[in-house]
Amino acid sequence: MLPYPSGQLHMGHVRNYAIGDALARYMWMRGYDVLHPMGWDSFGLPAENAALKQGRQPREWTLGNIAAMKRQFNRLGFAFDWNREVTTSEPAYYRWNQWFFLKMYERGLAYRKEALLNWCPECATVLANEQVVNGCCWRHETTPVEQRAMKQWFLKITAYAAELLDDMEQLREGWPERVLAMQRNWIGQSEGAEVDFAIDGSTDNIRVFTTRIDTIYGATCLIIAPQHPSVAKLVTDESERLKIKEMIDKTARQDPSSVEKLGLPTGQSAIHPFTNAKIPIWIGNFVLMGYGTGAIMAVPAHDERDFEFCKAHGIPIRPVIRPTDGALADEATIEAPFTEYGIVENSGEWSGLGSGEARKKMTAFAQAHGFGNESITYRLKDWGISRQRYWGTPIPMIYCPSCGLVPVPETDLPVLLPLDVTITGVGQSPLEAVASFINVPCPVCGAAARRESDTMDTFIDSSWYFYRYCDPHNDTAPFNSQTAAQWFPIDQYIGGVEHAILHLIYSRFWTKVMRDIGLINNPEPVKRLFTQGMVIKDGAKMSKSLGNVVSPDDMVAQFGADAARMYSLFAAPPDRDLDWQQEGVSGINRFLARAFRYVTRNSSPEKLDSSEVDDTVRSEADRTVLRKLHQTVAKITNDFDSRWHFNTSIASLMELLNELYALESKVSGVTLQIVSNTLTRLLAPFAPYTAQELWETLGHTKPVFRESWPEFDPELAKEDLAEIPVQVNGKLRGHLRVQFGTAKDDLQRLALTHEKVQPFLASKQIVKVIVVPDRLVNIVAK
RNA sequence: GCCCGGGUGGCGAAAUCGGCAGACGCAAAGGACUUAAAAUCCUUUUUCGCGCAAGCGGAGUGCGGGUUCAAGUCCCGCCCCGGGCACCA
Repeated sequence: MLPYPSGQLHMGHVRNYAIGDALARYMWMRGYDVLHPMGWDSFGLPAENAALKQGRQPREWTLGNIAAMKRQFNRLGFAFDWNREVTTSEPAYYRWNQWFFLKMYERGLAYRKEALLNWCPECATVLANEQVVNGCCWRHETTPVEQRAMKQWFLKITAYAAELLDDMEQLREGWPERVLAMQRNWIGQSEGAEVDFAIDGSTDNIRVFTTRIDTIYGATCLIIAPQHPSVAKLVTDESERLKIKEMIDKTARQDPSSVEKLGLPTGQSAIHPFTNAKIPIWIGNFVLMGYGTGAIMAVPAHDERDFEFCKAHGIPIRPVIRPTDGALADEATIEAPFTEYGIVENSGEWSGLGSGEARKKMTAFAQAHGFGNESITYRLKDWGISRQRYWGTPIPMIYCPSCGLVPVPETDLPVLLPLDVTITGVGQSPLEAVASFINVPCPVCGAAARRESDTMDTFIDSSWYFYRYCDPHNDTAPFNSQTAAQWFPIDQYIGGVEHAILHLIYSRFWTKVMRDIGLINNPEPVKRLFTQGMVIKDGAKMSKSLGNVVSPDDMVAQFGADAARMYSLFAAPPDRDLDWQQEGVSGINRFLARAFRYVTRNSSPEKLDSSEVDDTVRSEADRTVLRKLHQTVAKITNDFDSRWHFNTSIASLMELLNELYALESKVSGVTLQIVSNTLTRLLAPFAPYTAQELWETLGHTKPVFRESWPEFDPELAKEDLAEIPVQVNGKLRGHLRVQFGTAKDDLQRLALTHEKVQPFLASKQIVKVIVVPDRLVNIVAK
């Protein structure tokens, strides 16, 4: 299960776990061995500072919070195994997080560098790219992130970019297309070439990345990002440098969705590698240092942004691609760039080639002459995992003045958080101030050294908790490989779509790293993924600021856990957003009460023992009730096995109960007993408390979810007669009630003579009669 | 701009493979029980026209076309809503 209860449990969690719990209980009743973990995070990062400000010790607070969460989940009746459940704040979990970190450090997958990072002033910590939503922190949706240059620890997720992309092929069957699309988008592979442009009068090059090397003869200038390392050499004048700094500041201050295109000429030129022509080098704020090489060749005739930039700065426009069925644009009159593939023109020996072929040949040419090569660029960036906060796994590194960066020896793990912190409330990790934590001897030379004070992003905890769940008490390894091999990959994962490019990409990465370390064999963690819709109220996502939050505790107090969770399954199919309607819950509540009364009043010994009726000779009412019962079993079993539309499963239970009420007085004791037993078991995945109580009322002692799921009998479920609609020209005119399997000819004859059909056939010519046995008759008449 | 979803009664929704549109629930109205209310039980409820009535007929799944005996469902072209990405070279 995906979402991480962070401090407060909300209806989204209830819905998520209601789906998973129904499924787990169903699978148990079908006799499967099911591990049913709940995803734990680190309990309330947003509330952490608040708790500390109240003077509570963080660990004490966290343990209290965990206990409170467990009570909430127990009240809701989710069948989690608390014995196995992994708490990511346990020393053992810290230890293995740190162990993984050191393994990655050994392999060069963990490294430290200075970079411009996203800083959330509210959290007082940096964020990974994935954790920035619309320019704001993912936890504080209205707090814009700031940019800060800091030295940070990164995990080299980009080393797995190609594999993360390619292996999505294996997930096509089991994962929702939109999640795959989002990941594909996020990884952002683009295939092209890198090409060197020599700086005129220098031995240095500027390397550009392009996906359209076929347009290179149309390159009329080079544009580099204001942060590009060559800027220092190209621009020496102080006042010009100041302008560039201004440009960076101005760009950073603007709304990222509509940044004004700014440009500055460097006064220097580059040599076009294909034509040897001199083209000017510009600095442009729309060129991103973080993507490709941070420099581009501008081809205004064939790129929107280049066109806009060159028009604004009076740079020539040189068309070199014409549409396959059209003419080359004219330099003087061109009004818009032609950005599609076409035929290459005005490009020396490559003129006349198609774009695709030109790309291949020109790349090969560049490679052969040593000024370029094929290149694949990704949008995905390395995962910045340093956090300047108390809560989280300490990064196990030590800074020694003489030895430099020294990993904490494995035998010294885990590095635990100190308990005696004071909260500064300002932008530095609270751990910085704890001398007993920070000051350590160097493990190599013994000199006085400093411990890293950053802690790990808590998404690390969630990247592998499900593996630990298989073997939670292992103290020699993160988990036993054989045990994990029995359970992995996960058959079914359930969670919110909001984790599509966060948790779900991190845990795929982590799995691949663990495979390379030799812990596991599976390249992917999850075979099938189900993303449930959001819980919405009054047309908006539930949130405190809108005041439209429904508290699960209030729901439990008012209607009980069963009604609350069952409503979250009934109001909409689980993959769609759910519009929470408070009055709707009372409908479920009524249903549960009706079911409860029906079973209890019919479970008295006298009722159940009055079974003089022979099981084989049943009344009409008995047969009707049993038919509905078996149809319901078939329906719900099918919903569980194929599509999880629990809203229709629950609707069919309601239909069944309506029928039972209608025929209650006419049904024999034996049938009542069968019906009560079956109904109670059908209820068990959705309403476990009610079902358990009824199950005991019916005289059973085993927990109901350890009983077997009811079998359905197709013979009993079958209707006696088929009701076949008769249409004339596609319009419904009447029904036939006939035996199943009635022959086509007979159906046609009956339909044509049907009294309600006749009037519509009078004075008409019968053209054709469509007969689908057991389904429908359609008479075509003119 | 690109990529995913979605659009069906007063509301949440159902129709699983092209075959009776609106199951189930909410809300509403009426009735039974009750001194009364709540709770419970029963009935009605897509819409328009005709009818005292049982009923009869027409229209109807965002819009416009198309395929088909038959379209909420398939195809083509649009509109609207939600989500994701977005100077990504």
